[in-house]
Amino acid sequence: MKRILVIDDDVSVRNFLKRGLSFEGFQVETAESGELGLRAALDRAPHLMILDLMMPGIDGFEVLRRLRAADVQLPVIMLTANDEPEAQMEGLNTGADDYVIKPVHFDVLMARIRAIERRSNGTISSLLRFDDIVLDVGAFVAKRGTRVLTLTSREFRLLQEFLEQPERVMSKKYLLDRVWGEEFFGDDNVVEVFVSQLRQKLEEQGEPRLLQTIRNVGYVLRMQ
Amino acid sequence: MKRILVIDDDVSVRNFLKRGLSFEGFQVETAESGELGLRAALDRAPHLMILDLMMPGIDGFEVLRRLRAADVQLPVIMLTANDEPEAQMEGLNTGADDYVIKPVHFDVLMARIRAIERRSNGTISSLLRFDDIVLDVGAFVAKRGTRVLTLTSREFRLLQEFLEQPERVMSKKYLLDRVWGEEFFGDDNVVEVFVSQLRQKLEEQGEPRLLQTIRNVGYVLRMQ
DNA sequence: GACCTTCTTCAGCCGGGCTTCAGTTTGGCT
DNA sequence: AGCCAAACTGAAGCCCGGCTGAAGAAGGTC
Repeated sequence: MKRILVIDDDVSVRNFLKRGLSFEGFQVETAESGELGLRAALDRAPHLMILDLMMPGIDGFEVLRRLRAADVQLPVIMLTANDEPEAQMEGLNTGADDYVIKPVHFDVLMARIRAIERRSNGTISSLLRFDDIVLDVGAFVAKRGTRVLTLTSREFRLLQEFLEQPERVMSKKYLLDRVWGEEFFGDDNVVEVFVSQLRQKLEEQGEPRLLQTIRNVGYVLRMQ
Repeated sequence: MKRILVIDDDVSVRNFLKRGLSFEGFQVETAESGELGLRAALDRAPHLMILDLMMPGIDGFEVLRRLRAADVQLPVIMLTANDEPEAQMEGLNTGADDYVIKPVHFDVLMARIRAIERRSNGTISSLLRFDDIVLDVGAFVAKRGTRVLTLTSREFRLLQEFLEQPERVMSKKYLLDRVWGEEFFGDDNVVEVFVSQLRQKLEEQGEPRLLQTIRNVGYVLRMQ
């Protein structure tokens, strides 16, 4: 599931976008200032950022500049007021991939998002890779090397979560939220069970361990 | 750059499509009536036409009829209201290459455009193929090997959806949106019923299964 | 009006996979 | 070493997703 970070100081805009984008199947995080947004972007590695231009403190341009300075390549859609046409130019020159004029019409925004999705993916199906693991999310196919892994939907979804953020330690609680959903109230143990199953399917006959346990913290997808 | 002609009497639809298609890199012309659209089509020779069915004066069917009578072969996507399934049939028989159910979701429309682009560039004939299945969308004929399949319009439409994106998992929700239209509020079970019927017609006497179930995810058209 | 076709809903069955549990193993700390 | 909590994992039960035959609903045709 694609994650979108919305940065806007106006709470009504944040809520409007969060509701709409969640409904469209995205996982939405919000930040109410440039500072918090920048931190969230670096911390959570979203797939797409929607960034308000006019904000007190660090404004949209500055967020974008610092982001690109940190060599973060995620696509950015800038929200601009109607009365600054040349501001749009500047936004695009700073490295925004597109812009939408406020007030935001939701279907216009969605069209922009879809366009960016298509462009960044290139092909229709997006491949996730790590080491010799390949996940074709669109086709629901998982491979290790040439071997096709037969995974259940939960197993697949969990592995996808790891592949979307490799080298990143994820707590069981976090994985429960992402893979099982926030309304799930079962035990952490489910995660352990599924990690165990995944390992068995991933690591046949002495292939090196990829899903590592960090005791008291969580799991990481990492080589060696 | 490809040129697209949009014919619709509703100014908001015209603007919506013009904005989105322009952003996607097309050159867009619009016409607000059948008469003007017909003239524009003959005059400007666009690469693709998007044509509203319901218009005062000369309606979509009539535009299409006169266009074909003038031996103009450009691909046409028809915009239809949801409540006229057999109208869709008529549209396709009159020579429309595809149709999109209103209200138009932009990514649905783009998928259709890409499909038409692929078809017209790839081969001369507008046939969809997968393994030994052949679909002639224009002629409304479906075959498996030499056997002609007698499909209802819904079944045909569903199979078309699979053939346009083989190897791609499609959820029931997605298929409902695409084949039944966005404002259909029935149960997922319809999809199951139609998949079941399609299988029975596709897989007589032990032919290998092509429509595969991915539990908790959806269906795929895939060999083996 | 009777018949036919097509689409949708319903209900019962079936089986897979998700979750839980419990017994075992591992790792860290004193 | 010994102890305790965390993590692992095999197994079992059951819930629910998917399948499908059949009935109901809505038109169309003769």
